[in-house]
Amino acid sequence: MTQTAPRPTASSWQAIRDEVRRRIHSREWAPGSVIPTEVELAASFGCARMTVNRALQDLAAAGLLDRRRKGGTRVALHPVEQARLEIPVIRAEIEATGAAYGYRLLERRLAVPLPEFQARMQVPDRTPLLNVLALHLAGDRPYVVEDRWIDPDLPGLSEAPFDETSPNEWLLEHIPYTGGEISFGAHAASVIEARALQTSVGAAVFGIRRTTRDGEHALTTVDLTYAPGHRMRTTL
Amino acid sequence: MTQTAPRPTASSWQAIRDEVRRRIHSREWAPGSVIPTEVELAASFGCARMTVNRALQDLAAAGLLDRRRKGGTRVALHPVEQARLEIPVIRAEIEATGAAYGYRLLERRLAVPLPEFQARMQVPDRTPLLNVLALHLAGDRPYVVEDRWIDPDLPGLSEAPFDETSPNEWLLEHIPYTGGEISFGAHAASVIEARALQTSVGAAVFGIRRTTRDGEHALTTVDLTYAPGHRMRTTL
DNA sequence: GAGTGGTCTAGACCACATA
DNA sequence: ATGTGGTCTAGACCACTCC
Repeated sequence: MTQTAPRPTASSWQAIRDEVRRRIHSREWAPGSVIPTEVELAASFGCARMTVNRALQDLAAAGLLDRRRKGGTRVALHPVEQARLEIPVIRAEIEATGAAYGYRLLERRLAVPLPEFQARMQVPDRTPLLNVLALHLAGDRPYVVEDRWIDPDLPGLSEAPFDETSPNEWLLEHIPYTGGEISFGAHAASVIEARALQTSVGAAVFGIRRTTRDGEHALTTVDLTYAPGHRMRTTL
Repeated sequence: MTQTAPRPTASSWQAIRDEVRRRIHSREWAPGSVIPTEVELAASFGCARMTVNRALQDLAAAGLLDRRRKGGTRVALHPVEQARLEIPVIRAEIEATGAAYGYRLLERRLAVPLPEFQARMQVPDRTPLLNVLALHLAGDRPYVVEDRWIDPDLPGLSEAPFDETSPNEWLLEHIPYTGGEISFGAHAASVIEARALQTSVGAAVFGIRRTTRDGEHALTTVDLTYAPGHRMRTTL
């Protein structure tokens, strides 16, 4: 091993990354084992160390490698599997299926949220929040119900009636945020959800629960409940 | 703008990346607009172009920027939201909750799969595959049912009785793969699932459906059905 | 203390897409 | 034709960590 110049193809950090990934997947470099140093790899690939470095950093960011100064680079023990989920704006998600996008505002009111939403929004007891209930349609079929609670002090909110544009879209376009949490699960459709989605109460439905923050401040939290049969897909 | 040396902090490509991300999130650079060129940014940050390049490539990989030669760098129109889901080995997932991991093999047989699984495994009609049905437990509570179909020709499979180690774990440890598909959804618990998970038939359950490949060849496909109430979480 | 990765640099050439 | 990003380089210094 470590000959002076096999140079598998033209060098480029991506080609090196792919070659290293191949050696990992093929078990040529076993999980947990130390792989050659950057200098050695650079010599064997016939390129500069920086080029190898770029490739290995990419794989480390992807969780395939574990790197330590002095300790060298190891193949990750549990090649942590990661799936990158893209979360599109609902309008785009529906239009991508080829169907026409439809939107219907069901309710918009200032109200005191249930304890569960209170906790998610980190507000004290009896603080009123803006609640918006809306339905997104694919063609004429219900696609997803959006049940959202919003900090009523967000700038520009009063000019957003949400009767034409969904909170989903308006918020993404107007309110900067820095992060948040998201979770996926299944639950039995409630009376409200069942009516909006034209299904039966208790039907198994897929739900996304999400809270968006700007720094520490919670901006909005939402429950998205999809019509029965919906699946969220991605590749490994 | 573009002064010669504000130098917000010490330079490092990560600091520059964070600063650029801040300007995007704060709408200082609006979605769709062109941001300064690498050369300009390098001058304004007082560093080499490569350093800026590294930062911008990172943001482009994350979907926040759209870069084109000659066209310059733009803030992505729909700052495509991405969530990175980590998909742990089931054993690790359960142990991370603090519970003891339990495993029970329910069935192991060679059989001809239903059309749905046939399609997922891309095999001709009436091809028998290895089917393994197993239950993973958290403490003494059912956690997830694994219903898996495996290419019976995989090397080493005959020495894997799956009575102590789950297919989930054995496959990850022994069979290299290059990719696959994964999807998430909700369905009503079947009779078999309900019995294994100690819940009622028709209960809303969360399911992961996954197919793993080596190149074009399908290695295995699995339905993971979680006990009611399970949620999969991540951060934005 | 020494070996490894982490990062920066200044310059260079190339590839591509736009004008 | 030209401007922009994409990449490589050779060398350098630093920072961490293992021995």
